Amino acid sequence: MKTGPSPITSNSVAKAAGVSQSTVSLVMSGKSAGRVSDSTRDHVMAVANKLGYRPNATARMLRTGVLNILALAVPNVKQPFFGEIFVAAEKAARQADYAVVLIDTQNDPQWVERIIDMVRGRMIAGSIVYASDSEDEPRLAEIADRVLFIEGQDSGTLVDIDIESGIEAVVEHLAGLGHSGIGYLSADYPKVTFKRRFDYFQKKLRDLGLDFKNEWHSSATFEIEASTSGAEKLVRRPEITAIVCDDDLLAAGVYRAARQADRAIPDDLSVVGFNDIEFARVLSPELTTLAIPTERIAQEAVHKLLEKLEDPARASSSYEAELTLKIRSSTARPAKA
Amino acid sequence: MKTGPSPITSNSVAKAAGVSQSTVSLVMSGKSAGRVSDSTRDHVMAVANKLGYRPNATARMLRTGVLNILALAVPNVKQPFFGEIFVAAEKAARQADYAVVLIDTQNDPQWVERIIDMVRGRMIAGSIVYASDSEDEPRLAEIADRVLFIEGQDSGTLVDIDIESGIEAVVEHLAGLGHSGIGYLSADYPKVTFKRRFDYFQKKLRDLGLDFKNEWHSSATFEIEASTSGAEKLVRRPEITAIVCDDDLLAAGVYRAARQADRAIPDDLSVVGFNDIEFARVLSPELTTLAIPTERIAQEAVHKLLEKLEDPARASSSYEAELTLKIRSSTARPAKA
DNA sequence: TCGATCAAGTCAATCGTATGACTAACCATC
DNA sequence: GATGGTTAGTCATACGATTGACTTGATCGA
Repeated sequence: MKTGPSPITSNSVAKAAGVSQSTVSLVMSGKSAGRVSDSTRDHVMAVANKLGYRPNATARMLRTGVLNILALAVPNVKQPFFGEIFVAAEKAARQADYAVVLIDTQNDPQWVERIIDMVRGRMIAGSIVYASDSEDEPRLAEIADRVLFIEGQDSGTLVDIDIESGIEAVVEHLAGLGHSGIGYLSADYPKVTFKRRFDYFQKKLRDLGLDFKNEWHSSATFEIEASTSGAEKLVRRPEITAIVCDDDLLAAGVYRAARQADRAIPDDLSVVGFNDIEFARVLSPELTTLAIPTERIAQEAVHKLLEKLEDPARASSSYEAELTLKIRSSTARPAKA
Repeated sequence: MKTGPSPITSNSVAKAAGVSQSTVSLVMSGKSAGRVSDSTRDHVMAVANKLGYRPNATARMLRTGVLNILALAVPNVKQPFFGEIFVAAEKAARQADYAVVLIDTQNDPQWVERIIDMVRGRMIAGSIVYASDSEDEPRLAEIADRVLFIEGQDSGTLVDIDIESGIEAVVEHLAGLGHSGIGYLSADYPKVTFKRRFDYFQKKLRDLGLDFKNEWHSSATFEIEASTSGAEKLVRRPEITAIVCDDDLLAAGVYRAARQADRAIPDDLSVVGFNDIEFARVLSPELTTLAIPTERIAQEAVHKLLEKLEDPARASSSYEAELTLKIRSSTARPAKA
């Protein structure tokens, strides 16, 4: 079928260098200390380089049991936020000499099965799962020691976000400005993380003695049309003077709906987003939003997953990220009626 | 070191099913026709499923020479456009039972070396490279028959975009509206594709007998601040009544700069983007832009790469995508001075 | 009833690397 | 000059699936 030009193996290198295959292997895997002299090592290296030799990753895996590939499952790659997560995770993985297979869970209904298959088939060493559905986690139980959840719900969540404090800061900010009618636009996905956000929001309102009505709550998916229409019912209510969104993209829908309803931001309506993607500063006025330390999260996730894979027993400590409220121009005192 | 709970191999399945290991392999790889009876096959399948057996991908690869993983290299994963490309490519790959390793070339200066290493180490079967720098392609020459370029420059570009017609449509649209001072905001990356865009733009202006001055050209990277300041020098010139951008994200910079300079879009200034990411309709007014058939491109790329890997000799026909001008609200007749 | 044919399986070599067990050479020590 | 220790390397097996060559038992035609 396919006859590659020249399969360069440790054997060909050995022959070319006049040593045994074992020696080549020893040198290439860096385990030459005490077994190969420096001069031989250098010589083998030189020959290997000249020939363009790369150890066959699968053959190595077959022997060692570990292929240096990780999976990263995120809800939606198209969202810049997850692009950022990927970039940071990939960088951390790369430094540990791992490659990353990205999986878009919204785009692939079978993603849980695929990850399980890949783990069982030893194609990936393990997987990071960002913001799983509540139903997904039990299904991943059978490979639990090879999975790390970010913002998950169970004990496998070694990397989490302090949503509560973040949401509190948002509500305090708005209440401090004098808002009392604060609406909420939820992301319409069955993710644990979104549920938590809204729960803490309500809790904080209660703590502050602020009212909240069911009609002040709406939800939408991230498509622009959907978020716009999801926002409409909130924007139409004059008693709502501020809206908190599960995501910056939803805030964009609020902006559109507000425009159509002739409510100016921030004079007639304050808006707060979530994630602080670059896009938040593209909106006009620039969006007040909760920033997540994306890079740190992704790094921690990779490191902790690799630790866990190394030694499933050692209970790794978990990391909880703090959110930062970025106050920009989309929030202001409510206009007095 | 790591002692997994139970390494389920074709051997364990064979033992449990009371057949030979070969038979299990035959059944699992679907090559059972004429060699295994239906009843045996079903039985083996059942046992395999009960045990949760997955063939070890690396062992298979070692024998067959092919690991079903592809790489996809794109300039910037954070850009939604490339997220879309990935999602579509991943889907096409998945249907052929391939996984996709994503590589962000801006984030990894060594990406060419990494791809070469992965190919030589047989970790990936091949790679799709979107919008490479002119310098990158020669370096990839040594694995040319395992690489497929999208919007590249050399003969490995089996998937391309008809930039010329697209840009022509843009210029015709603006000229038709009565614009004669048309500025251009380039993406500040040494990609072949961006160079082409600007070249065709100038060519079309000449064809139509329209003037173009060097001062009407500016460039910027995609960060919002950068694109804003890149746009400023164009926006400040009153003789410019329309601006064409290399990317929708750059258009966002133009919007911001225009706001600061008090030029209303589209009344004082028309703006055209490129790519038609969802975000184009979030901008206010909605952005007129050139749409790329993202999904089709990604599909074609995957299919053609797999074909090429299957048989490097067979010269596959190439596919050239057509752009569609989406006329929205950011373009209008210029205000008469 | 004998060989030929065929279906249904099994055998065993192989892919390329890693690594524990082994060896050979050299040196120092008593 | 035998013993022990160190250094530098080689040998040979194992990892798990694939696959061409082979075996076995049954069926069939003449």
